[in-house]
Amino acid sequence: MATQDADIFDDMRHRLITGEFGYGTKLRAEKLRQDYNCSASTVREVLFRLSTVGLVDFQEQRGFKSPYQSVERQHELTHMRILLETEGACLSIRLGGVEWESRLTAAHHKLSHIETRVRSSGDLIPLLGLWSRAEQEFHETLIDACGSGLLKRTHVVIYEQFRQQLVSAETNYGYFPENIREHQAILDAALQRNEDLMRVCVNDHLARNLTRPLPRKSYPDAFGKSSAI
Amino acid sequence: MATQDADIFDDMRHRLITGEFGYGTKLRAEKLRQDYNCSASTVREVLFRLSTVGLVDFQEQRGFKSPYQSVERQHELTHMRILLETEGACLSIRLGGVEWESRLTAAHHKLSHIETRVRSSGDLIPLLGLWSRAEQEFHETLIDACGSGLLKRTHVVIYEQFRQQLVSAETNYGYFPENIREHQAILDAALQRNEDLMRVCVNDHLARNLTRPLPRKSYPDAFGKSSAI
DNA sequence: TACGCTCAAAATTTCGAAAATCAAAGAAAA
DNA sequence: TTTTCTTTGATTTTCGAAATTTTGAGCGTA
Repeated sequence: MATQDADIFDDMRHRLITGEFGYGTKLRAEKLRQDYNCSASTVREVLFRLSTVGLVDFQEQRGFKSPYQSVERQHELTHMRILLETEGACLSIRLGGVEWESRLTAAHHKLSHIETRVRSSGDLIPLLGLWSRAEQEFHETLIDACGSGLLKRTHVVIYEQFRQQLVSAETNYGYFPENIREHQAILDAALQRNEDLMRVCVNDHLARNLTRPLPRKSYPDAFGKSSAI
Repeated sequence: MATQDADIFDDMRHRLITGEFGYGTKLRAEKLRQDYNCSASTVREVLFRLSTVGLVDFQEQRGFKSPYQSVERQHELTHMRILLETEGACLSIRLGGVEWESRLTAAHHKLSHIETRVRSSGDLIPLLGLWSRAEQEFHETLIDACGSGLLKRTHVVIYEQFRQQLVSAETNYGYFPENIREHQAILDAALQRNEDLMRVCVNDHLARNLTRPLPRKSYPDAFGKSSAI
């Protein structure tokens, strides 16, 4: 049986990612202790762990908070996702076999099905949970054959913070109608094993979350080719 | 005054990075409790935190270990460093001003001084502590003007695990005579603000730690230009 | 010898409270 | 009125021990 610690950790992570606590809300140890009917140290332990994966802010002698939402933060997380996912996807193209293609196709099919339902109903909310899981699954499968467990673990950490930053109505939960076309384009690039195209597709897909463009090269490339970022 | 927790965390991190515990050694809570004359929970808290930054391995109901050394792990860490440092250095070139150039030059000067002493004496060991700090300082300054706190924090986490993997005589502590020339080349690329050259220099410098090459593109680039990785 | 079982020792997880620290409200001084 | 100091209440940090789980040695059986 799993340890209590681990259960509380998972549950708290889920609550944080789905935005149950508002941005910048203080996480009172006493309140959580009651929620889970456990001791103070257990709560503290869990909150510490969550703080090192960026889902909780910790300040010495001042306790724990759910992180603030900020354009700055969204920008940095998006940038990092682009960096990790383009790299991971391109490596998967180089290293992954037909088995990887197959899993990616399956993940895309599931996601595509949900996004089509969202489009026809025009309302994301009732499908938000399903969609979130499918979206994460698709993006994780995309980089799954990259050959680096470290890259994949790092990506999960960044992805979850990214999701946490976007779980409010104002930011549209990170959902856009263009997703359908863009996810399809990413799948196509994977099946064509075209790395340059993949970089462009992933970049376009994620850059939608930016309010200002990423910095471009400070001088023109000798070949006029756009850089990866 | 800093909290006891934080002090122990910093000290343990230092001990782990400098390889005081052997690879794969069990970290006994009771032993550490005595070392620091504190309670078991405090030790546990610290070890949990260290485990989420990869300096300690944690297994449910089985406690904490110093991580194993493996070629696989070194490979993945090197790969990740290349990814983060090329990106960070190129962004610094785009965004950093003369103030950044100046700090990088200063960091290089300090590092260069130490590496010259190592070369003439032929013995790294007495200067290992100094060199390590200077090396880290140089590489962190390199990406310091990248504009993303997230990228910098992620890099520190990766860098420290990388260092931890190399702190034994067999791996030469990650030191090579070629360092002098390579660090100089990186500085030059920065001052020339040449991003393509920077990618090549950083790549060459770090790839030295690899026992097998990184996967190349699966088909020739249209322009015959080598990719970032 | 090999395999499985039981039981005790060792280690980990969880607890609840004491000690230390911070924050807010109110009193005193400028 | 504004500023500084003090007290009190709330929160965080640290502790040491109880409860739980794993480890491994010893024993019996195929």
